[in-house]
Amino acid sequence: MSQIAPRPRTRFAPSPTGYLHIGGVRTALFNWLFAKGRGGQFILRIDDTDQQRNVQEAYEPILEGMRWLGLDWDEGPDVGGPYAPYRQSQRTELYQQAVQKLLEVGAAYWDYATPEELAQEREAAQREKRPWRYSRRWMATSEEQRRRFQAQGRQAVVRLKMPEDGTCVFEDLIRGRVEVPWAGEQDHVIQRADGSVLYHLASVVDDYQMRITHIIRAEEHLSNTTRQIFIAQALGYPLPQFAHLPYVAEPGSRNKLSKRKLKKYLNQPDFRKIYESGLRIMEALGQAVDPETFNPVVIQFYKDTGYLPEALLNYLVLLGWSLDDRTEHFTREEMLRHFSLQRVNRAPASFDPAKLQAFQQRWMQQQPLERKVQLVFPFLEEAGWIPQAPAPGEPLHRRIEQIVQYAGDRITVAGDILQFGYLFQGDQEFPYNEKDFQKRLLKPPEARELLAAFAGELEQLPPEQFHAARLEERMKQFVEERGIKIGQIIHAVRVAVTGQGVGFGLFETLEVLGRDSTLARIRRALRRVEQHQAAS
RNA sequence: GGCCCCGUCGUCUAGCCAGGUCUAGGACACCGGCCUUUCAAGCCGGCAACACGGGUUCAAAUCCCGUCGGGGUCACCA
Repeated sequence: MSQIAPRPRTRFAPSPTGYLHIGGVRTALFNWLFAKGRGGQFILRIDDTDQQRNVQEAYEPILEGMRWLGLDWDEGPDVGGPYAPYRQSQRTELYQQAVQKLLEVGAAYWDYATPEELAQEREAAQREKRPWRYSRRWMATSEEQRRRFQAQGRQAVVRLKMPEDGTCVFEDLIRGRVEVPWAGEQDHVIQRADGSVLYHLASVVDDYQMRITHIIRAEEHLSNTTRQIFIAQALGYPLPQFAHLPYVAEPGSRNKLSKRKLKKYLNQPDFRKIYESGLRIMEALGQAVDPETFNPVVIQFYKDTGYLPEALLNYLVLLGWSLDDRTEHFTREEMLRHFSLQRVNRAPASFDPAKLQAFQQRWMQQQPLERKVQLVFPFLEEAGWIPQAPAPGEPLHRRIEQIVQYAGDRITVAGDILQFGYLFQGDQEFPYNEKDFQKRLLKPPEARELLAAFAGELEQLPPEQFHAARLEERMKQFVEERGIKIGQIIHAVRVAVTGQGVGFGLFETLEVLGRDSTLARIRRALRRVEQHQAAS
């Protein structure tokens, strides 16, 4: 306790083989929280040692996603830093030196086995039901032997020469003491035949050279730790602290969440729900969905449909961590203040789309009106319903503010603004939902006449009195005079002016539309009713 | 299959290390009711868990042993 803890340096090291997914973000978040909450540094590194699998298009979206979430990094490929470069593909020389050293100290060896020979060994072991470990049959023990193998046309990889007995013991900050027998470890390849280096080697070298103090990563790396410790020790590096997070599981199961199982997850009702509401937003935007990114497992889905990064982070921080038995709401600052590795769970946590949705809803409710308005603008622009984001004070700004206010909780994600398209489309253009039209305007025999009569009342109302309170008063009066139920007229008016049966308060809707639009729309609806009646 | 990890309501979790205050708390979801011009929201109420077995102890969700179950990982991927 009296010892001053050094400021931690953590890293998030995605490989650009695909887009950022929920589990990856949770790992990034925990790394960020741990470092930044303790006055340390958070480093972004791109682990792109496998040229074959890298997807060039994935690199920029990863950075974008991190920025959107506000997980800012102190050092990284774009901003540089004292240990640059921060892309493994640009650090090969460093790795080659390390490989050389490992060969020199006898911790690694040149291996000339062909893939076929390896496969044979493996199959033989499997047939005899014994655990397989490479026989080192094509291990070169001298320069002379190397030349001989090369003369046979063989190509060499570099393998780790793992210990054959003893136990690797390390202290995991989350799991406690972990013990793994060395004999169970393979002689992993650290350098390919083409001279490029593999993840384990690169990762250990970089973590050391970048002075990473804490390696916080998902549990699937737990079994990688032993071989990485072996490499680090052979290279004479001090060991960092390890913390292995439980992985994020599928909704309603214990399997690891995977972005490739979208189709399967769509069978899960809550998952399907958020997917489909996202789909409606994309439809309204007239955008084709890219199956690579339009996936609730992938972070971009949330960015594209208008979630709040705060909500996502709040949900994610509780996936495997908790402060106590009741605190659920965390701002960025609160997370930073309270996060600790000691309170990270050991068991995997299932991704629950319904709970994410609940956090989003609560966060959205708390946003000041102006923030919501700002969030909604890009969607309206994208849909082509407004030319550009209006400045405060402009009539259009005022109008959208009004809509957002009246829509209230119906806007859970910013993209939900698009359900109110009828408020932005022309009086003669907005579409009618045929089912609602049928139910509210064609079927009730009195509907046409009542609607026409109410339109007459509205015409009497001077434009400056066309506000919700006054409109409601007028309708109440109208209903009373005629001895009808309010439901007989209100639904008819709603469908007439919006084209659909659902929406926010009717009087507020009329107010937003204004007198001229309201009347024009009612007239259009009346004509439509007459056409239908004439036809039948 | 080998090695490793994990096991509290459907889900996220509190409680476990330092056994009694736990007839196991909170949240989401679900169900019911209220409110209501639609859809939401809101309010009130309800259902629901210590994987199993044995041991230690006056006392076990908590400690020990075993069983079962689930998962991760076993690449010239990261």
